Amino acid sequence: MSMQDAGEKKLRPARTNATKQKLFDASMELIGERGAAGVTVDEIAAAAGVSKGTVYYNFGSKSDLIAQLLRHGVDILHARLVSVQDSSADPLAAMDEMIGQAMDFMAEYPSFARLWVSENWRIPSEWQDTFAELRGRLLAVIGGAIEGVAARYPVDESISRGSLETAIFGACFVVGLDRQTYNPERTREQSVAAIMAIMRGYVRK
Amino acid sequence: MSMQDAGEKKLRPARTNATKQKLFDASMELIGERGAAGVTVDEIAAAAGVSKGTVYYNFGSKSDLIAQLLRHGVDILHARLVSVQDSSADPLAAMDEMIGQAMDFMAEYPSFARLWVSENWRIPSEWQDTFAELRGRLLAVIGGAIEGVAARYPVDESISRGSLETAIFGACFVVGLDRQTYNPERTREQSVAAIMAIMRGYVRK
DNA sequence: CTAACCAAACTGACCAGTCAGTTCAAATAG
DNA sequence: CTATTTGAACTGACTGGTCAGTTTGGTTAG
Repeated sequence: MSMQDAGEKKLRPARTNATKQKLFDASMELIGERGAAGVTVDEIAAAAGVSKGTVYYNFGSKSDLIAQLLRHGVDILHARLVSVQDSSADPLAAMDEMIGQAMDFMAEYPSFARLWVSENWRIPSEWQDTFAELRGRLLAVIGGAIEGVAARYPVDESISRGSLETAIFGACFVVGLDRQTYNPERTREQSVAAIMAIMRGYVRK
Repeated sequence: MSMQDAGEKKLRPARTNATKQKLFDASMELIGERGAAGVTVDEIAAAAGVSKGTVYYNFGSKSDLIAQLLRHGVDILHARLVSVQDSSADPLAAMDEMIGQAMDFMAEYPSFARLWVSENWRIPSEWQDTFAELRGRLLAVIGGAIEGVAARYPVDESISRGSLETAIFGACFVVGLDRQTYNPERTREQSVAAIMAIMRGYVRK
């Protein structure tokens, strides 16, 4: 459940980075379970084994902590998705692999997935801009994979690329979360196969 | 944005029913936008043009109000979904129509959809049992539609029925919400077509 | 030596839930 | 037809508690 580092920042703050990491882990867990508004800064500090003041020393505010949390999680997911992009010859197999990576991510960081779906579609969210940007980054990768399929296979052009991206992207989160929450007996492969049905329906028969 | 009545109760409480309706409408709107924890009972009362005490007269608690809100919304969606079930001869067309109904619902009650995805996968939620029950009711309808397709067409049996239900169900919410929030230019048909790709991928080529 | 951290007290705002009192429409009495 | 009663529906001030964020004075690790 711990989020590894995704990019060192400075030379000096070795201590700070460790503290930030502990705070990321703790708040991801708590916020994923009870929602951003349902968790107090005191709880987060306690769970991270750190004092409340330290939270405000490392992050300007609760809101800022959450924004950085979102960035951090997306960095990890994004890195995993782009890692497949060119590793496979067959674009359909690449898509399969990519969805598999997404499922693994949801299994490893279910709390992040919960946080994402909980806050993503709120209308005047404090993190609206953050979401828009991060969402775009992720959708671009999926879009690239779809592009790859469309370049090598005959596809149903009547289906809008954007809606397709959204459907796959959303299905990954929902299927992954559902597996975690309601159907732990479902395998990774079953889940990937169900989502891949979208792609097979996109490719012309 | 108003949720119509779903069943009269008594003769006398004509006033109460109207009040409940106003409270449903107001809280759906507010909670959908800012989340269950982010909205105060005072705000809900004010938005409904009613005093705070009235909220507690009609509902036992904030939590109870939200539980009833969830039931109310699902009743409406469920009614729309079952209405298609037998209206069409071709099960694939029925599926198409059903997804269309879901998209219409998401467009009419985006706040309900937001509330649903915000709270659905929380781990120890106060509404866990409510969610489990309501989720089951909706999935059963979708499962029936898939059943219908599987009965008339050759399908890919390697895809688990449960995962497929989840993928379609989830895609409806996510695609519907995304259209509302980020891509209002997308048409109902585009959205339905993208989700229907799942079914076309399920049917054997 | 200094950036990072701790512990704990404090502020000011906010909020769920309560309750004593008010309104009013319909039922009943005169 | 008018007067009175009844009680469901509603009101809003109030209470006890919570929480984000601040401050301060001291501690520790690199």
